[in-house]
Amino acid sequence: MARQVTGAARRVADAAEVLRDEKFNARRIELAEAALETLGELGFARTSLREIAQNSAFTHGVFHYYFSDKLDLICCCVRHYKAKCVTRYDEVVASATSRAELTEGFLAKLAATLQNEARMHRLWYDLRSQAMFEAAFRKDVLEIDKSLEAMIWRIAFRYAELGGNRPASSPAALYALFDGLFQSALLKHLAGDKTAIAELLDEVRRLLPTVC
Amino acid sequence: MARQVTGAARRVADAAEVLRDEKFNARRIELAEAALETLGELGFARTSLREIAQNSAFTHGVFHYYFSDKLDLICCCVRHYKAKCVTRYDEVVASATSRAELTEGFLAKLAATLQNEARMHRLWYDLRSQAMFEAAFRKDVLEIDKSLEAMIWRIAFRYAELGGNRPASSPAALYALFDGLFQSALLKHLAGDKTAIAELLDEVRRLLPTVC
DNA sequence: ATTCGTTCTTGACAAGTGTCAAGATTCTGG
DNA sequence: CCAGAATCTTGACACTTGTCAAGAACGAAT
Repeated sequence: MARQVTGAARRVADAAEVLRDEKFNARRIELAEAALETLGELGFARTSLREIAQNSAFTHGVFHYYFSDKLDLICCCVRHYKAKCVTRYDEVVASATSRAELTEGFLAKLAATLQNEARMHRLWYDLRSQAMFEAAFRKDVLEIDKSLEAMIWRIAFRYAELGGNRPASSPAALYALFDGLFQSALLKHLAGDKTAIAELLDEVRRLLPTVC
Repeated sequence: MARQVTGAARRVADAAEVLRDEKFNARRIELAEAALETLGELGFARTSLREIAQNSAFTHGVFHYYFSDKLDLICCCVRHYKAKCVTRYDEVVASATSRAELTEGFLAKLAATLQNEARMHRLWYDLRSQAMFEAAFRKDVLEIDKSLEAMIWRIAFRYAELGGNRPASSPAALYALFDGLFQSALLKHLAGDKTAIAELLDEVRRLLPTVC
């Protein structure tokens, strides 16, 4: 009986701890989301914890309470953001019933992303570059890169499938291609090039049938 | 006659000024070269003028004397470095007399670059990302990107030519593809992945005949 | 050799940085 | 309602940052 009681007590305690952890984690994500605003605006190099705090509803101490240090915060930010990213095209892939439909859905989302989420994406490229210097970023960045590659692969595979064949290139090459094009278009777009988005769409439209 | 004298004096003065300018510029490049050491080691975000000075034979004041500010210095650095970069494959392109020869020459240089100049290239990717935030970098970065695209195009065009046809993709797409692959391989290489270089070479070897 | 302009050194300044700790506040279980 | 834990605020710390100015060292032309 004593065992049962302790068992039950343990279970209650565990449940409480899990709840606390969940709450803790939810708060971390709230903070990360606030931090992303400033990071997307200024970039990694120019963003300080105080700046993040001032542009948010939180004080700078809270960030130190929830994150062991600056790198911890930023890792959490990028992980959280890209978790949403990698599902961006899933609905299009799932619902498309023809190559044309998939193409148009993909291109539309691509254009919208470039238009509306330029700041978040430049942050991603920033952090991926930082990972080349800062070992603490590498694990997360490599993981995210992999899942982005998989995302592109799902699109390409479905596109090929809808034409009754298989993609002509490897997942790595396809990701490199689209990522490179996107990165270049993003830079041009941010530099004020009004034709950057349209040119990207043209290029992708031309490319899809030849690589998939 | 008075006109001739002033004309001659003007010419002498001009020559002196040109000489001073050349000397001034040579010094700037010396300093930029020293700065590149530290920048390649630490990245843009973590590099300060003092750190640069300490890792070099110069004092931090000299940098302020030759550069109007930090951005000016770093612009000069990246411009100087990439000026050398864009000619890297020219000799291979000029001397190759067959597709196999061009392929092997290209791959060898690619591997050597990744192996020996990883630090400089991660700096390039870092600064290209910074350009998405910092307008002052954009002009130089876009220009360099263009010349790198042209460099890749020269290789691809020659490769196609040696097979008696034309590249199958646009310059932009080819650059995006190779740049994306290189960037990914660089990150993996820096993360300690011993197979990253070999995998890049395999991928490129496979790709060349299909895209050119 | 003296003078003058160029080049460089040194030290200082104000602003901003990450980090932390002491205490205020809020929440929660008993 | 209350004690103790969790959460948050505030202010301080040691340090680094870019910038600059005063003057030293140097070189070349007179």
